[in-house]
Amino acid sequence: MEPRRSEKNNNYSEIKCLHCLAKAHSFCKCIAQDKLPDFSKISSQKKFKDRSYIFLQGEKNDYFYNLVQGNVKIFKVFEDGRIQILGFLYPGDFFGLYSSKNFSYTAECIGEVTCCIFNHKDLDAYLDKNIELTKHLLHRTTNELTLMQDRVAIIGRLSARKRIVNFFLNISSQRKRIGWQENPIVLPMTRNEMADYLGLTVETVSREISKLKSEQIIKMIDGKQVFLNKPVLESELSNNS
Amino acid sequence: MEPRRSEKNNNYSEIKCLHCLAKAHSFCKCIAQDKLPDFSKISSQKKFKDRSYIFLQGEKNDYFYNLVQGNVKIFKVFEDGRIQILGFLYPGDFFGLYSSKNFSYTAECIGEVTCCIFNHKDLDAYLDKNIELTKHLLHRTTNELTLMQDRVAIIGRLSARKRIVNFFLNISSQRKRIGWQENPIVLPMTRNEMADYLGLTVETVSREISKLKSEQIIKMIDGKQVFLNKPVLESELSNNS
DNA sequence: CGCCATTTTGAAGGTTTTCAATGTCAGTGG
DNA sequence: CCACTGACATTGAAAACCTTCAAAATGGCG
Repeated sequence: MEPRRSEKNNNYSEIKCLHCLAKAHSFCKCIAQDKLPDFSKISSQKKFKDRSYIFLQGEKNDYFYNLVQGNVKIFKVFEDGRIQILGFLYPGDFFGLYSSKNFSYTAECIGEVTCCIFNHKDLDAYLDKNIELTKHLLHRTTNELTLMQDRVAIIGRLSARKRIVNFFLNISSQRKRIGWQENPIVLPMTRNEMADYLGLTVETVSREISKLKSEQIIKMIDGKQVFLNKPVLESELSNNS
Repeated sequence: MEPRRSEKNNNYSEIKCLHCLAKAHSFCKCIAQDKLPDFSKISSQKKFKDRSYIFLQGEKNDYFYNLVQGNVKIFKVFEDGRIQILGFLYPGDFFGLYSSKNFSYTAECIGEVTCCIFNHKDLDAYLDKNIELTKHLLHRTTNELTLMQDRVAIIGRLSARKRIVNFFLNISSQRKRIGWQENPIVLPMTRNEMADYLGLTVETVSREISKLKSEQIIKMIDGKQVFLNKPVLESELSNNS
């Protein structure tokens, strides 16, 4: 059967998933090639500028997002202006959550960003037709939950030094997983963002990094590139001081 | 069609879901009455004694659990013995996670406990046949994720006093949700467990509670029952001191 | 009553934050 | 080219908060 053109959507809408750059890492990777044009129709792509907000904490949630290109940070803001960053997202990560409540966090672009946007009802209807996709989404969400539990434990129980060491090691293994070199690592975020991610202040982050440098456990080039002495860093995490 | 007795399982296995006490709050609540005998066959029920471990952090995960009766706490243990409690579970809560990795936390019984135990493969096969159930599990997991994100923000950015105030208010609304009186609340856990849940020490928890008492913001009977001055507690959370 | 676990309180100490100042670096315009 | 600017990072000193160690109080239970 030849794909019929929708009155509402242009042709691009039907084929965009066929050559999606992020498909290999996205929740939709389990969709068969021949079903892609159909799936393609329920979402639209949108570009966002650097530092623009994709949505704000508290807004009504009607959409589910899949990051195609660029980076996004999601964070909560408190009444007094304090910030807690929940995550730095990469292509293939989804956010906005599959539920019909209000957004519990703000999503902001780091650099230029492209997202796939799904209306809840359309996605919901599609999930009814594709159990494989639903199960995959469940697996990914479960995985996110496990990671967030790790972070509760890290922020709740580790010293500033250990949080930073753990952060560096995490970035390293994350890079390894997606095929980048695991050492040195590059810190794409500012010290302030690191602090807001780890539940610390900039000053503490800066001081602890300085200590690690002076102890030769890490080496830095221009503050962004970090060479890790991994064995020492790993022993740092398990020692009881 | 009359339900046929399985050779392997006893008759109880097929009917236990029909009069399950926790069904109304469980992930399986969306299963139609006539499908229950079939669903019933893929799980077995098990009882656990007070303070026994259902599984340990690091063990291989082959099972998915649904709490039927009693309370369970799930927590992470660090090398130095520090503990971070991730949650206090109530009937209808599931745990053990739907994935085939190792357990990332320990599950321990608080009092006598009854659980439904699902083998991953069996549950997985059943999910293939019931998209409604899969979607429901996805919604519940998404909800858990949102709650865990809240906790990252609370532990990362709130003072001891605010964490405790927030904790009390959460218990209150949780009680309201399941139809119990929302004020006074009852604290089913020890001060130590509260501390391990909030990323604090017992002493800090005790001191902050004492302060709240002396300021008349809460009143206590025998250290377990707490009368909350809710308006004041809520303003506590939003003030900037 | 006496025991034991839990909770509370006290005092000292340590870690992290706060406030303030300085340093670094890339981009801009004289 | 170099000084100026503004954002980001580092460092210092003092203060605040939370923890640690220690002791006393409370409360349930044999």
